[in-house]
Amino acid sequence: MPKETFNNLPEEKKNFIIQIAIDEFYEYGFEKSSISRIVEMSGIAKGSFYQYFEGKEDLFRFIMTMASEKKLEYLSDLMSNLNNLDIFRLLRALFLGSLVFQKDNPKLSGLTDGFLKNANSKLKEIIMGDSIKNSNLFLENLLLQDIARNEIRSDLNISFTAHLITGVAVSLSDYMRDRFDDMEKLDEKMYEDLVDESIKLLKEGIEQKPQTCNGCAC
Amino acid sequence: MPKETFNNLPEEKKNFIIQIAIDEFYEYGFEKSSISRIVEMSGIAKGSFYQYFEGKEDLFRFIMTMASEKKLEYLSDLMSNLNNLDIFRLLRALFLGSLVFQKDNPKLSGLTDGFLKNANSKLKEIIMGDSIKNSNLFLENLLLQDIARNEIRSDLNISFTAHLITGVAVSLSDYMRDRFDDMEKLDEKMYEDLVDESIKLLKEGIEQKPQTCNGCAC
Amino acid sequence: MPKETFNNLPEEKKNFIIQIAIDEFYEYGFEKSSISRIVEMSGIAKGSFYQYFEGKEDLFRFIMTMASEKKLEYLSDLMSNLNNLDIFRLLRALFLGSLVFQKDNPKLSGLTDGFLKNANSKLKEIIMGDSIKNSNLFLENLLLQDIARNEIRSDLNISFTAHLITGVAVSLSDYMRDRFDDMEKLDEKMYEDLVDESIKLLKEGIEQKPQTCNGCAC
Amino acid sequence: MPKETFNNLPEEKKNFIIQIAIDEFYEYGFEKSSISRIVEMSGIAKGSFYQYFEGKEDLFRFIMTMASEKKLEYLSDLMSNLNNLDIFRLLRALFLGSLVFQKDNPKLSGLTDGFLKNANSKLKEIIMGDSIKNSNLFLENLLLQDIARNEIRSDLNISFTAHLITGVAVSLSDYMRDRFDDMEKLDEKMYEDLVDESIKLLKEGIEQKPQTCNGCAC
DNA sequence: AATGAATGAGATTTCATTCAT
DNA sequence: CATGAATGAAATCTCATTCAT
Repeated sequence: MPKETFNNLPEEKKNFIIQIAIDEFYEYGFEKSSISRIVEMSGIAKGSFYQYFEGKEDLFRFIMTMASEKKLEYLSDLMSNLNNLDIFRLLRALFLGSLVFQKDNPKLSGLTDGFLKNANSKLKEIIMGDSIKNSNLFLENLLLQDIARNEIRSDLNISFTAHLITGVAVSLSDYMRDRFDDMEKLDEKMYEDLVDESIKLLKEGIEQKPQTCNGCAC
Repeated sequence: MPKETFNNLPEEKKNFIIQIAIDEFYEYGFEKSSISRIVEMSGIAKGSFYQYFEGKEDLFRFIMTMASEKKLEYLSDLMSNLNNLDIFRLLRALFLGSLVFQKDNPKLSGLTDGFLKNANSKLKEIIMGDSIKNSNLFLENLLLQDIARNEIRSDLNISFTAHLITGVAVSLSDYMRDRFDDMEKLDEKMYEDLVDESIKLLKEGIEQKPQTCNGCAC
Repeated sequence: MPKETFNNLPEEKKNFIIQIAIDEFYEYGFEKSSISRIVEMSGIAKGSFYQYFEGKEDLFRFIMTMASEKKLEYLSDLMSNLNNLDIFRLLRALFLGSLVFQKDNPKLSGLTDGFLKNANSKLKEIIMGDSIKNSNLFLENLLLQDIARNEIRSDLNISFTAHLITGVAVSLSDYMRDRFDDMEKLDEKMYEDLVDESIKLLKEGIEQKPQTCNGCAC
Repeated sequence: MPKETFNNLPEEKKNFIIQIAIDEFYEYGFEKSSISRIVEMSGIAKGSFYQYFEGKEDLFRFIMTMASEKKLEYLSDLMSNLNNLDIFRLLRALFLGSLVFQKDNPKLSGLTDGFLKNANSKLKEIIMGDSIKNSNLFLENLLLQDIARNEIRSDLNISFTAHLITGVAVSLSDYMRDRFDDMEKLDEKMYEDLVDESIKLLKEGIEQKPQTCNGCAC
């Protein structure tokens, strides 16, 4: 984590450095990104950088943690209003929140998503620690609760289903990122539609169901 | 792509070099993997390497292409027998085939998956070229065909649904990789179950459907 | 030499800083020792350090000078009582005094000895100035005086012999330091024996002398 | 130790690099000496240096080992002719040999001596390993043998006396180095005298012995 | 075709010292 | 007087690539 010296910096300068770092990591990934470039772009001295951070990894860890926290903040605000919703409404809110976050913080969002998906990164475990496990646990608990409520199928493999739901969420983010370089152009309607589509897939699947006896007398 | 000199090598030597390269890329990722290490492990001279390949990127592109082709081979053998199946049976066969491929080529499979998921890589577009688009096009065509056959919902956003299906497939692979370091230990029953679960999710969703009028007279 | 500001500090703080500096120089030597570490351990600000001392070299010179003075103090107390002793008794007292000093100030003593022995150090001359020359002059005068008294051989190369005596003294210190990490454990008997052995070597050499005519009438 | 690549270099180039390195280490000591300076002076590329050596420590270790071996060669040539001499004649030959070596290799000699005397160097043990212990063992065995032959005093503390003898040898070297910047100017007579003086000190001490009954009848 | 030494730009990091507050 | 952020030169080391043999 950054040293005290970094926290003591004027907010403006701090944010500037952070933004430069996000850009660098987003552009080049962790390995290829360069502290030299970061300090040059930031207009700070190399020595100063090392008075702010332990090193490259420290900076990266900080950026990733900050991203997670920022996202969590986004989502937990949402979720505070959403107790006792069924899982589909909850997921809808979470997916929507994620996309809003993504729209507001496109590089940061891309950075964390990309990092999380990079299966080979030795750093993943070190840096993200238990946050992934926790996220999966959260989903698993939701699933269990809704099974108890008889709202979802009881024959589900819980851990696997949680994993698939995460996969769908990530796919949704990817799709947005791929389609729209400039997220500004997106109107809310468009991504609400995609979220609804994702939720519907999770809820009902894509099969054309046989006509259920509607309007009959049974 | 490799130079003529590489193709002229004895098959055995070629395969040895390829295997070393796969190991290296799997272990370290593209950026951190080292040509020096590869030539040392391979027992070939540095100069020789540059007579076989243009450079690191060329080697990587070659490995990735080879992986795609190998996987496609696997799958197209399957698919030649599967005309006119509905999309769920087809996907089931494809998913199953993918897992078998993954079991037989764990590093190669992990390598391609990981690379595909790394959204920020400048190399992705250059190296994978149209193969992703093609894969999506294939799925989209399947979806269109089954909508026509009235087998799946007609209100789907085709391109997005194709994207989500790919996401589910990737999640399935991930889940297997995470759970089972040594894929050898997996018996077919286990991954058949997971495949079926994935297909069921795609088909029916996870919702507990209301009792359809069973045994009634309608 | 330290600036006025350092002298104005409370004695306690001064001694604390000095102790930290001795530890640092003893542990890492001059080149590798770090002002950053010293100020951190001392709990003073970097800027303060540079208000106390000109820089690293100034601090080092100060510590070394202080060490010499402290040692000289030790020894001159001894020597005030030792006028008109022959050189061997005098050296015995000096060697013994040095070892006591070494026992009481192990790091300080190791620091000065080590520094003096480091022949290549550009700093040696600058920092120790004439103190080595003076020490040699003192010995040379002793030798001259005892030659006059007919107590030692008259065929000695004075300056070289003085140098060798210093060498023996240093060897004695080394031997103690090497053998006994924790000087506390040494009882006085042990180092008195070593001192006597050193003095005897200087006095008589190590040769087995032929029996001198004892009890005969010549 | 240097890599194969260094050994494969033309002898001339190898020696040139070695000489540059000796100069650098002699001038600046291990810590302050700079690989950058060495490669610049040598006219080789930085990368080349790291293809020849593992790093700075590797180079230093190599130089020190080489120095020891070279000196040992010098001395063992001498010693092959000196079996069964008493310890004083043997030491005389060794001291004389060391000075000749020192005259022919002033920097190399100064480098090893200085390094050996630097008590604080963490590297000392790592780099010189058992060679110091072995040298002391050699002396101790000589002493034991000559005690058995009744040629030296039997009341000596063997290990301490060996240590003192080494100290005298080192003092001798120092004295030469200090006095004569340009060792070329030394004629053999001068250092033979100093060696003899050192040996005499070890043998007889510096005391003026009482007249032994000469020519009397006892 | 094979070899492997040579290259040098670029990476991260350290640290004594300065200086504005 | 105290503070500690700013500085930037210099350090060690890496590595893909070239090229003469």
